[in-house]
Amino acid sequence: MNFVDVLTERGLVAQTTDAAIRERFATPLTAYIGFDPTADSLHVGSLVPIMALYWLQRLGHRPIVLVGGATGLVGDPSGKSAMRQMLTREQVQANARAIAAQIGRVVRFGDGPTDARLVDNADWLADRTWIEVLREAGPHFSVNRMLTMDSVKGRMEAGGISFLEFNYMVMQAWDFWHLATAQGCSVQMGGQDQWGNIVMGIELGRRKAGLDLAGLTFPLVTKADGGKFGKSEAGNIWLSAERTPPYEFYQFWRNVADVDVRRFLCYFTTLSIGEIDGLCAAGGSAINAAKERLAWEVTQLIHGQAEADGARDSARRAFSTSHDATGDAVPHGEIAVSELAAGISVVDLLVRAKLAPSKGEARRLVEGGGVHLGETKVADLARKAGPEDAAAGHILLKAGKKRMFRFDVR
RNA sequence: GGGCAGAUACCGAAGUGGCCAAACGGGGCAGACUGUAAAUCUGUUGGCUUACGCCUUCGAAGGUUCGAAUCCUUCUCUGCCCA
Repeated sequence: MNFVDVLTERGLVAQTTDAAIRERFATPLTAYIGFDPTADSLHVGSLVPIMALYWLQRLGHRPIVLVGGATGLVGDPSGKSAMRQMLTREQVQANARAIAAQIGRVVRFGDGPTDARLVDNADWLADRTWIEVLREAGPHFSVNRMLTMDSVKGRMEAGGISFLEFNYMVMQAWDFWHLATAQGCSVQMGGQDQWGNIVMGIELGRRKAGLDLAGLTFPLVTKADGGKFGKSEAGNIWLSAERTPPYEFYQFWRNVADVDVRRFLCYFTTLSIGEIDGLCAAGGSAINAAKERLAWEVTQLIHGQAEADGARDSARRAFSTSHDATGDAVPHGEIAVSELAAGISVVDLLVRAKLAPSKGEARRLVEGGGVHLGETKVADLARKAGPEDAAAGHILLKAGKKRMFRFDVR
C-alpha cells in the first residue's frame, strides 16, 4: 500500500506540498522528521511523528530521525519570562540518545536499506561560520516571504519575535538541503506548525541544487473538548517509564473521551481501519472495550507487552466492583506499622502519596468530599488512619474516582 | 538615541492608597449525574496552621506612608511611533 494512502486514511495528513506526492512513494525513498532534544524523553505528542516513521519503514522506505543538536544549543527563546536554558553539547547528546532509544521501540535502526538512521544537525550546522551561512543561504531567503509565514506572523502578533527565533527557519531549511544532498532524502515531515520551515527547506534545495523535494505535515492532535492533548492532572504524559509509569500511561489512554477513541486508534495504533471500525461500532458503554484496546495497544507499543498486560489487569481489578487495588501496577508505597499504630493523618498521607501537591490542596480535596480511605469517604479533616484501616495488610487512599495510592504495611 | 504605552496568579484580563491572596473569563481539581465518556449543574483553585492567625506573591531593587499591586526613584524587559 502507498504510504500517503495509509496516512490519509488514518487522518494523519494535514497538508502536502505537492498534489502528486503520492507518486513519490511509489518507489522507495528517504524521508526525515526532526525532534528537539530539549528533554531526555519525548511525550505523547511526539507519537504522531513516530507512527509516521513506523508506517514509512513498514512500507519500504527509509526514515531518518534528526535530533536538533544545533537547535538545542541555540535554545528556544519563546516565552517572555526567561530564555530557555541553553543546553550543553553533552546534555543534547544524552537527550538525543534517550530519545532515539524511545523511537527505537517503534522504529528499527540499523544499516539496512529501510533501517532508520539517526542524525544530529549539530554535525553540520555547529561549525559553520556566520559569513558562510549568510553567503550560502542568505541570498535564497526573502524576508518579505518569511514574514508572511504563519509561524512568524503569529509571533509578530503575539508580542514580537527575536532575530534568533527568526533564524530557526533558516537552520531547518539548511537541514533539509543538507540531508537531501548528503543522504538523498527527498521528503520532510512534521507537525502542522512545521509547514513554513519545510517549505523553506524545499525552496532552498531547489535554488541551491535544483532538487525536487516535498513535504507533508500531520494534523495537530486535539481533544474533542478542546483541551490540550497529552496533559493530565499529573502534567505531561511522557514516554519514559520513569517520568510516567506505565499504569498512568495506560490510564491516560483508557480515559479518552468517546468521540476521540476512533481517531486515536487510527493515529496511535497499528490496527487496521477495519478492525478499528469494528471496535468502535458499538455505541454507549460498549465503547469502553475500544478504549481498553487503545490503552493496551499504545502501552504495549511503548512499554512492551508485559507492562501493558500488567497495567490492564491492575486497572481492571481496581475499577471492578470488588475494587481490588492489590495489583503491582497500581501506584503504591510502604508505611511502617509503628506509624500506623500512632495514627497518621489522611491529609499527610495524601501529600506523601503525591495525590495532592500540598497540605492545603489535600485539605481542599477532603473538604470537597473527594477523598476515600478504602471504601469510606473521609468526612473529617482531622481523620487519622490507624491499624483498623489496614485490615487487609494495606490501606488504600483514593483522591477522586480515578487516582489511588496503596500503602502496604510493613 | 528620542517619544509613548505596558509588565498582575497556570493563561487572558480587572484593580490605580486600607474592604486585595487580589474581580471576571478560560483552564485545572473535586462533588452530583454516568459507562474509568461527554454535556450539564455545584464547589474549589498561593503556602503553613486544629484555629485566632502568620508568611510569600501583582517585572526587580530602593523609598514615601500607620498602611502600597496601587504613589515616588532607579533598573530590567516588551510593544508601538520617530530617528
